[in-house]
Amino acid sequence: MTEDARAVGAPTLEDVAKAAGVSRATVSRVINGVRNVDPVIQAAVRDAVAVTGYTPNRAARSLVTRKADSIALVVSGAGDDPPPVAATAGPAEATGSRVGDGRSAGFDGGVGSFMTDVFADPFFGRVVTGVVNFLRPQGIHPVLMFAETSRARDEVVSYLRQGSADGALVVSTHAEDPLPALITDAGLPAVLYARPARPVRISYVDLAHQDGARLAAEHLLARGCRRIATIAGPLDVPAGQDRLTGFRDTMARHGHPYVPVAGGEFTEESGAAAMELLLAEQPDLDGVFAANDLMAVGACRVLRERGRRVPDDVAVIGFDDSRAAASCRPPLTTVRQPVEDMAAEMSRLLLDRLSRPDRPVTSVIFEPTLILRASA
Amino acid sequence: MTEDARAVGAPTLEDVAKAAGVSRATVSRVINGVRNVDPVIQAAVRDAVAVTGYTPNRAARSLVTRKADSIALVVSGAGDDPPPVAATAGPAEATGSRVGDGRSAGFDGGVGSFMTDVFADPFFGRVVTGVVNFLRPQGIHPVLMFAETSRARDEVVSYLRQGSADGALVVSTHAEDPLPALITDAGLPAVLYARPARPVRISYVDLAHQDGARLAAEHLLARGCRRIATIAGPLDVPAGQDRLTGFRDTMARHGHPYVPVAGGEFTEESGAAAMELLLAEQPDLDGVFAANDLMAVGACRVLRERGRRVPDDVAVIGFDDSRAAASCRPPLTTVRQPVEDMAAEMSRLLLDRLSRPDRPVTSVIFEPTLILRASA
DNA sequence: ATCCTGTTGGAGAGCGCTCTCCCGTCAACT
DNA sequence: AGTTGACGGGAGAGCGCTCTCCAACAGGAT
Repeated sequence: MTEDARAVGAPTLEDVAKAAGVSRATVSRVINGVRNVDPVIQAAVRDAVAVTGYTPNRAARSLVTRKADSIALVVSGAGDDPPPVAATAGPAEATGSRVGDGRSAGFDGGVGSFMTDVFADPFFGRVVTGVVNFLRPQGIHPVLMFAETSRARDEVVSYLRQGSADGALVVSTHAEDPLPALITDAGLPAVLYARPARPVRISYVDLAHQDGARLAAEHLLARGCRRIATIAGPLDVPAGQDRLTGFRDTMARHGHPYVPVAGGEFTEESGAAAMELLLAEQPDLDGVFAANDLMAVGACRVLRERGRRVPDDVAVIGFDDSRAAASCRPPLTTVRQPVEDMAAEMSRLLLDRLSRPDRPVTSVIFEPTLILRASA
Repeated sequence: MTEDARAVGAPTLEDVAKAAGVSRATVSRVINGVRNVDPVIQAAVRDAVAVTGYTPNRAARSLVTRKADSIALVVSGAGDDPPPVAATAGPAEATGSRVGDGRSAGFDGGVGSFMTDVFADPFFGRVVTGVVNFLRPQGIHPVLMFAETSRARDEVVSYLRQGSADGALVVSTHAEDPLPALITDAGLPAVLYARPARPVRISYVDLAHQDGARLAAEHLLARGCRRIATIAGPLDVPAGQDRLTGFRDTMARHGHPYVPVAGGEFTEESGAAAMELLLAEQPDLDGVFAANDLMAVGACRVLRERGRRVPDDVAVIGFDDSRAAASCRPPLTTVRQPVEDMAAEMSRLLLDRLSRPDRPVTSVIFEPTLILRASA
């Protein structure tokens, strides 16, 4: 009776060992493919595994291997939340009194506009695709976390410190994101998408944004455009800054020291608004470089509404080569950012780091390419 | 030396106990808030925790509590992959010989078009938002999984069986998805978004799609539209079917036994194509109900291109109240599906089920509401 | 024959935690 | 005073796994 009661649960290594007539250690060896095991015994073990329907228990394995075989995919924002209640907390308080499993009640979570915004940008889906495609073959599935408030950031750190995940892939939506520093300060492994605004000793993957902008400028010039403007992204994020700088520099080098600029926020709406501004300033412009595809789409819409044909009257180049670029009309000529590849590389860097923690921190910069479609 | 070597790792309960001068059990009690503990000792323990920087080890806790404190968020597709090598495998083979941790090499993962498609639909981001907003306050973070091939489905089941997650939230993109049945067959807890095409004993949340369609029909009729057509979604998924049925029934009840129908695939492109078809069949139509917002947006575009004003010449109603509905021009009148709330409810159902597995399987049906904007 | 070396299986000690016992203490009853 | 029970703390037994030892035994070289 007592025996049977225990047998109710999932089969364990012990059960398999008994069924196969070998020791627990041997079964473990067969399953993990470590050391030589007699082929006959190996077959017996595999049979026993099949018969019992055994599945290794992840928690038990993690406990001894000290790895979770899991990584966190963190979408991080700047986060401006109310200051802590006790502004002048003592050192004991600051040392890290957050304990338990984070099941504390009363965490509201907000209206979720941060998450909604994140998913509205096609960029994030590409990152997930790249990460999952790389990680899945290794049997690893990302844990999705959002870190838009300081509380949420603490939870991310806490989650990693508990060993719930072995490391983090961090995608920041804002510059000045404090999360990367928090993570490295805690000595936890992580890789970022995009170079942090403030230098941190941490791996990242990034794109040579300036080169991409150069490609765009050269193409517009080669096409014969002479009255060229640009719609910039937010300048507090390196990508936005670099794309503008790269574009301006190239234009200057080709004898166009002045380029009209309107600022956008990487959204279609802001791109449309920026286009209106540019048209007002220079009604006869014949070329536009938008710092991302969404803004380019907005720009195209406004151009069409104002009676300009794209590309006949105005050539438009976007950036990213997102899905929108291919599906909008006319299809967008754009600078390709291989997000999926970059996300996969980010995962690779993290896994590398996990298997050899002594290795130096390395980053990888990808080169953009120009994708020619109809808009320019 | 040996002592120091052990002390290198993260502090354990034992360390905290030593620092506080109590037993391991007492520290555990304080941390988990179980049973009464003398306030003085409690304070001592909390101090010790702060001093040592203790964080509970998740794996160790999971091992004994037998729960992972984690749930899987699975995006599942129909999945048509090559049949298994041995079509007539023996029973031993079928019993479940998949073992190990899934780290088997050679899993290609495909081009990831499935994932790309998933994220292209704004629906998924809303689900994630709802799930995360509900789960995060409980200290739970979803593990993101895709199950578009039979191999991936096996991995999901295997993942749950290993105890890596306590249950699954399943969002199917196709009807006839075999995953729900696989999960329930394995006796694993799960909750679906949307009623499965084939009945399965499993909880789900869903929308009263027919009621939503009725709302749309009644509004178009009340508005004075008399030549009304509809763009249906895929009819193999219940949502698509129900929206069409509900619309037709209501129209019939109001004296419109025939309603022109064009089929779409819930994408903007397919909505546009369907609109072309409808215009060809009935050039003077004055009202259109599209089974989702994306198709409505495509329809609006075509109508505009064909010289019809929305809503003056043709009233258009969408479905879902996705972000696109509010941001397109004109803003779309639409039937709201409270995806975030539904996703949160789905999470609640799962957590309920986990805490009381004996409870009967329950589902929740949400009522849609009509959101009035400019398009109808 | 003896020794060495290489190979393969088993025994058993944990990993860090929870939780059931059990025991000592003290207040409130007979 | 004796008994009862509630309460709060400690001891220790695992949870299911990995991995280090160690033992057993094979096959050569001496």
